[in-house]
Amino acid sequence: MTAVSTLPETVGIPSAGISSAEPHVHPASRLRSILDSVAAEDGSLPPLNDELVRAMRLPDDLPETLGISEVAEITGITAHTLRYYERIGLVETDRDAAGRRVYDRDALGRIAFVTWLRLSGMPIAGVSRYLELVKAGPDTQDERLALLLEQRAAIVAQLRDLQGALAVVDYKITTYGGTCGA
Amino acid sequence: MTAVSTLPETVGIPSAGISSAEPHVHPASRLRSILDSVAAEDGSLPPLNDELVRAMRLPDDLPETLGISEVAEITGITAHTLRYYERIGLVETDRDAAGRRVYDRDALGRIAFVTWLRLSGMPIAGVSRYLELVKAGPDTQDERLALLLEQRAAIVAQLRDLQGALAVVDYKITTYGGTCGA
DNA sequence: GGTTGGCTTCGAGTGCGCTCGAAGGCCTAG
DNA sequence: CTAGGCCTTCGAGCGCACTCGAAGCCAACC
Repeated sequence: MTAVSTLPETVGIPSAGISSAEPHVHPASRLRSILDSVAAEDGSLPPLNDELVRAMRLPDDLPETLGISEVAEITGITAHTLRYYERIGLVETDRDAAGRRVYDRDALGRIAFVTWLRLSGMPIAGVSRYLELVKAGPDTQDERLALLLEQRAAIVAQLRDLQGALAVVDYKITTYGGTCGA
Repeated sequence: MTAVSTLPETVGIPSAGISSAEPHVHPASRLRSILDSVAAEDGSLPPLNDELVRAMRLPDDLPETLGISEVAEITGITAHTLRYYERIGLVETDRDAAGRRVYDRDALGRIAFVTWLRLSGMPIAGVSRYLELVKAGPDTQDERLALLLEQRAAIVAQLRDLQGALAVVDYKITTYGGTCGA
């Protein structure tokens, strides 16, 4: 019955190739490869259980805190974008004595969560709204849950659309293969 | 060995809710419901076969030709956007004596194909490129195939990302459900 | 002590994909 | 004959999510 508020938001780092324009290549990321290895277990990332959540945490041999450029390299999100996210209130960071951003594991986890939401197609405004509800305390849980369910529906719709598109593209590919040999 | 060029590009009309910001609702579309019924057969739109392609063609009781506003209603794409697509060379249309756009089934099919590609995340420039290659003739097939394969990889990557996001969101949802009963 | 390099803020710019509005043409109903 | 409505073109505007650059601070190394 305690405030569930923040929960283990250290969930994992997605591919960060948010714009689907590029062929999803980006500076090789350590966390990404961790995620890959988890996904490879059965190929399709089943509903996240605690074990997977734990598996996706940062490895122990990473430094306790990271600078912005390290986070950028790890996550594939540019430093510019990380600062932008902070400016608009999407993430918060501690600062060192010199005023520089300092990221610990929890911060990295929050960035990961935000990135997953963004990757799922949730607009920044939606992510902001969710995070504000979390900050506002436990009596916003209903609304948070509603938001999550809505986003879940959006994800499912996108999956359906993508599967349709995949079918169309595959149809074209196999047709080309059948007629001109590829 | 004839020019494969255009092929049966009458493949179906997707949801047209391209921007994933909205919860994928749009004016109820007749073609969409056809697609839905096809998809419902086994839930996941398997690789398109000829039967499905035929099933997704326009029903026989639609008028032989359509005006732009009818196409807009059917596809869920606004007339403005249809004109925009034409302006940038993405689709071509016939005109009637008064200069108005006239769409037949093939035109609708081409719009559908374009929409599927757009839905798959291919930028407009990529769709343009593909269509130009098709127009350029059969000796561009290698490049077309390469484009399709590249897009296929992008789709698969997106599917992976979406599944990851779905897992994260589901994890959150079930966690909320477990602690505050939803 | 200087210089290098990475960090800071802030505001402005970019690219994409629409989205809209103005100004006018054509057809049909009253 | 006129009004309404749908169509046309064209150019401009918008919203989103970055993306960049300028100007300056601070720490560390030579």
